[in-house]
Amino acid sequence: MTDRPETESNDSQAVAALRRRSTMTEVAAMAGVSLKTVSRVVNREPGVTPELIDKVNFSVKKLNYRHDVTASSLRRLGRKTLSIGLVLEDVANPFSSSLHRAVEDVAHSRGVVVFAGSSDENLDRERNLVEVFDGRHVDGMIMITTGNDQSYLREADRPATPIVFVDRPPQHFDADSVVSDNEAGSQIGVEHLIARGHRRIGFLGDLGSISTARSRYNGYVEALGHADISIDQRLVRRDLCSAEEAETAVCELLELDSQTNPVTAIFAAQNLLTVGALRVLHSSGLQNRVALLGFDEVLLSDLLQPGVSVLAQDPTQLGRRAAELLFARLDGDQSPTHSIIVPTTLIARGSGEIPVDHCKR
Amino acid sequence: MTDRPETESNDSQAVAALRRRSTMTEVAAMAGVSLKTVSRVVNREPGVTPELIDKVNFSVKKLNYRHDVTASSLRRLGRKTLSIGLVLEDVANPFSSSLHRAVEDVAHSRGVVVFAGSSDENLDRERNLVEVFDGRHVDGMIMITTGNDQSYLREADRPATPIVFVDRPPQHFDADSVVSDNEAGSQIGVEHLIARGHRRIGFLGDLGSISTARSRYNGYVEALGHADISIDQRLVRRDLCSAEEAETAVCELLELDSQTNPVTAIFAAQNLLTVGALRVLHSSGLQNRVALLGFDEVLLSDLLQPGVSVLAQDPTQLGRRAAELLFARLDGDQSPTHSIIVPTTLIARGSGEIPVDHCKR
DNA sequence: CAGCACGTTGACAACGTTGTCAGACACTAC
DNA sequence: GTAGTGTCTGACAACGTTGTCAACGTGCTG
Repeated sequence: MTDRPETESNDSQAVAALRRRSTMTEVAAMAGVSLKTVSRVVNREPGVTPELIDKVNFSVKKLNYRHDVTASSLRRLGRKTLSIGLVLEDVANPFSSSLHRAVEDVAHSRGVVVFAGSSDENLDRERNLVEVFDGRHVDGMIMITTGNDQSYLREADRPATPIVFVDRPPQHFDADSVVSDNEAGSQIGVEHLIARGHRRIGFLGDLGSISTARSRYNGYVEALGHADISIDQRLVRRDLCSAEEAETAVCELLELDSQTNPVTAIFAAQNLLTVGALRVLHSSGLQNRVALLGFDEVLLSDLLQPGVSVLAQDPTQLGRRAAELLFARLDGDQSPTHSIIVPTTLIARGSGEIPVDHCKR
Repeated sequence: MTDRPETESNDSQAVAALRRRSTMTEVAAMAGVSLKTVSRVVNREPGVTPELIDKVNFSVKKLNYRHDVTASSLRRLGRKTLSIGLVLEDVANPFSSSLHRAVEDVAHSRGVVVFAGSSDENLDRERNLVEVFDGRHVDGMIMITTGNDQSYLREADRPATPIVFVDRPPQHFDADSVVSDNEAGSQIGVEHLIARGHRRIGFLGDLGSISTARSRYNGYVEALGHADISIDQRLVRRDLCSAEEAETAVCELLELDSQTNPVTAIFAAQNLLTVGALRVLHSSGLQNRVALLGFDEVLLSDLLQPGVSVLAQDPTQLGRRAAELLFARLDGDQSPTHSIIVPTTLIARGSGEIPVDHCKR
């Protein structure tokens, strides 16, 4: 980057390359004080004469001095780096990215930066991200964890970085968590369908290794149980990883006993699965003949005909609360582990309110 | 965090707190070699006896030594921190977050971590993010810039960190960029509408300060010009910042000369504006009476009735190319500035293909 | 067998900052 | 006038690592 070709602006980059950023030592020399005094002024430590503060600040401006957080955190007590790590399932997933934004906002207000990474529901990637973040001395981490055993976080080699779990609670590891009201939400959703007369309700679920997927299934089971509807395992499709897999599953569900005792409603326990179900229902013209209720919001779902009823989660709330918990720990809060549950909201838009007697096909 | 209450697992966190991470010095002591030799082994520098390498590696494992990237980069020549900064408009925006993911993938494959931040189209926030990233010695930055003057990046106090601009080219600042084919894409889109007989085509545009918004407007003007359609400024609604503002604008457009010479098509030059237009058209039942073409993809747009025709951008491609350019610079590429243009794709789904004679209302 | 080159190792300073502590100085109290 | 107290300042080591260079041992050449 040192000497690019000779256009005017490239030239200016070359100059920039030669330009070393100035250090406290240089500021000290210019202000005629010691290095330590500059440090004190820069860190706003008390007990420096106003006159010296002015001198130092003048030199700081003159030399365009920038504080070096990296070097500073090396010696600083407690090694605070003013950075946190965020392990998401996928930074591009709307749920994850809304949560990310909420975390960013809280962190930003405290001058803390956020490293974000995608685990892709892959435990190795998750562990790798944790290692990378540890290696950079993040002050804490917030994670949407994969798999069902977080005890590896307790390994001997890990620093004592606090971790807050969000969306999914940790297992075999004690730490703060902020999760949606998965089981109760699902139960309410399925009861909503039952109240419209549905008794043949298909279930679409994410990977069984994900605890939220299990909770949502439990809610489904619970609701059916309360209504004395026995569970037909043929209606239960779990371990679906993508919209495509959901499409196939829905096609199969719709075939099932279609003459005698067809499926009249579908509960999709994750947003991608809802999308898959929507595609099949719309392409086969059944969108007004089969009820559909989704867990988690789906973009534009209000514009579809019928609108898509969902149990909306609140990713912003989840992220904000998680970040607040983490910063409380960083500020020294030593109270017992918190488990915060954020309620879900049933949003009726039409698809979940189709009564069973509209379902003749 | 040092001594939490006395449940079993809290205890283990307490132990973790006492546990200092081991250093090279400790590894050296245990292996009976010098600090420098450990450094050589850890960094895979050549010229260490296999026997010593084994000894060191053994101690590294035994003590669970973790390399400290922060301290390492302090002394290391060139100060590489293996981190890059990413300035987005909003990490939660689908376009930004897809781009983010693509950058992450390239960075991850090189062992580099990504700081991401949201500027909210606010120049102060953007400058603040740049400052923060600079203060952490990121090796480089990728940014979706706000405003129309990036010359501040050339200021005397900035280090020579390479920057790659994505989505929007820089102004008054020479640097690599990767942008969509905004003007040509828009022109193709508007011509697509003209080919269906439309001559009264409304334009919805983002903030005029955003260069892509201007380019897309230019494409609109160009297409109308080629078809000898004069521009009616009443049909042009720019500086719209949200779906809500777009809704208002569309309502007004639909009122315009509605008896004599109504608007028959709308070109929405940004995804949120497309969403706003969709809401109005669907709620007023005009979705099959007014053609609509959007710039940038909108989720689930294929399921709507009619499907939403768009000029799709490729945020993954944009992010990937930008990251590759940045890493090439970091690897020492000193060739002149690159300006990469990524093509857009017209996806016809129905809304953009409504012919003008279906537009009686 | 001296002289040299080479390959390997370690002592030490350095990166930019903060923690510790002692010194300088002014002031008060006896 | 001396001791004691307090405030402000700076010298120095330290954080965990890498760059530099000198020292060492070995094997080869003349």
